Amino acid sequence: MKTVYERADVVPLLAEIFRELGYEGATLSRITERTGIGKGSLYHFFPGGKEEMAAAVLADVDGWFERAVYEPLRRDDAGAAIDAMWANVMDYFRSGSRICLVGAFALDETRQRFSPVIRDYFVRWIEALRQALVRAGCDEGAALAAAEEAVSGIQGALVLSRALDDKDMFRRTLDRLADRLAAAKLEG
Amino acid sequence: MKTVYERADVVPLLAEIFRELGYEGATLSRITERTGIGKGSLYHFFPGGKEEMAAAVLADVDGWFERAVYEPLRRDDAGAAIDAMWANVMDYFRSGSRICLVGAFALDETRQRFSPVIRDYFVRWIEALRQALVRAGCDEGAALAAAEEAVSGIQGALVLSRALDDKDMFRRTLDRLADRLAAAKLEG
DNA sequence: CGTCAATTGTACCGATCGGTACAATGCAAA
DNA sequence: TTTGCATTGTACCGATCGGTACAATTGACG
Repeated sequence: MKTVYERADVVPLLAEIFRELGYEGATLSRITERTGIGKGSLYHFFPGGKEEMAAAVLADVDGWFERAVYEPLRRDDAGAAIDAMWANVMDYFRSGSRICLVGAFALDETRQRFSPVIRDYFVRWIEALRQALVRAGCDEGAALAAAEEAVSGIQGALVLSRALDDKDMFRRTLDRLADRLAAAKLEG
Repeated sequence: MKTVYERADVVPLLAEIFRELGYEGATLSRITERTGIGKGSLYHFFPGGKEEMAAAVLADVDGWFERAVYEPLRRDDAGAAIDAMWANVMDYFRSGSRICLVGAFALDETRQRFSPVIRDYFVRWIEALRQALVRAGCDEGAALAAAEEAVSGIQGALVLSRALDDKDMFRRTLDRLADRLAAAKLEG
């Protein structure tokens, strides 16, 4: 028996491992152990080793948010795109039981390896949300502050709901953040 | 030349290293390298090895917050204690350039080693802040929500300001959180 | 069927991991 | 000054680290 993968199949598996163990904690042996994928395959798909694996995972995550969240925020009806963002975020992070890999990498020295990608992920998120708010009639200055508050709030909810092991607090916090954003949209 | 330490001198040095490198990233060799403290001393003070070092650091952090933040929130004038909390948080986290070790440990599998301590740190923070808000005349239900929002917001600000490498965004976010808390105190 | 590149399992590498053993050194009290 | 214990530096341990080499196997295509 010999399962045959391609690179695109491997990336989501790696993502889950990096999420749970962090960059340093995700050792090659734990990766092969949890995925059943041998070193031969891994280094075939990612000749750059662990660093390339993590980079591929980050690019995959970034691409998903770009397609599912940022683009709609920039392009579609502002109200609908913002509603979709909250729904997508709730699903993607599995009500707080799944963490944000980009946020996690930002906290320790791993940041130094990937700082441009990490920064860009958040800059584009905030900017796309800000644009949507402005399109919805929000004041320019208030829009930036509200966008920062929402994105920052999501990261905080992830940390706290995980620390408390409380999915419901994640849902509550996201609901509150959504209300705040809706209020900012109107006041502006 | 042979510098002589005692356990209490070592803990803050370890704290900074765990903060920067995370639990897995903080290897014994990097610890000795950055602190200049040899393995002999480390295992003399912490016979339980790396895990005991991290536990000691967590206990130290927890103790600091208990004394400087939680107790005043429970005991002193509510308004003054809340003001002091924001000032202390801003200082302690060095305007966002220093992360919250407890929050960082909550994100990856390190959480499993220390989950009671991690949970307790946040539970007590939220509860102490909630009590202060209630004493300030805030409605019971609104007080819990406002306390959660503040503590969660701080964690988010740490993640985001570090990802963006932007101290000023940390200050801005904390100012906004403080305003929100002041508003909640009045409305109730 | 045979061909051939893509994929995979296995054995192996030097370096580093967390941890231990113990002798040498420092400091305080007698 | 001598004793005694806390503290420290060094050498060492087996296990695991990330990474490499390469032969065996696979599936797609002629």
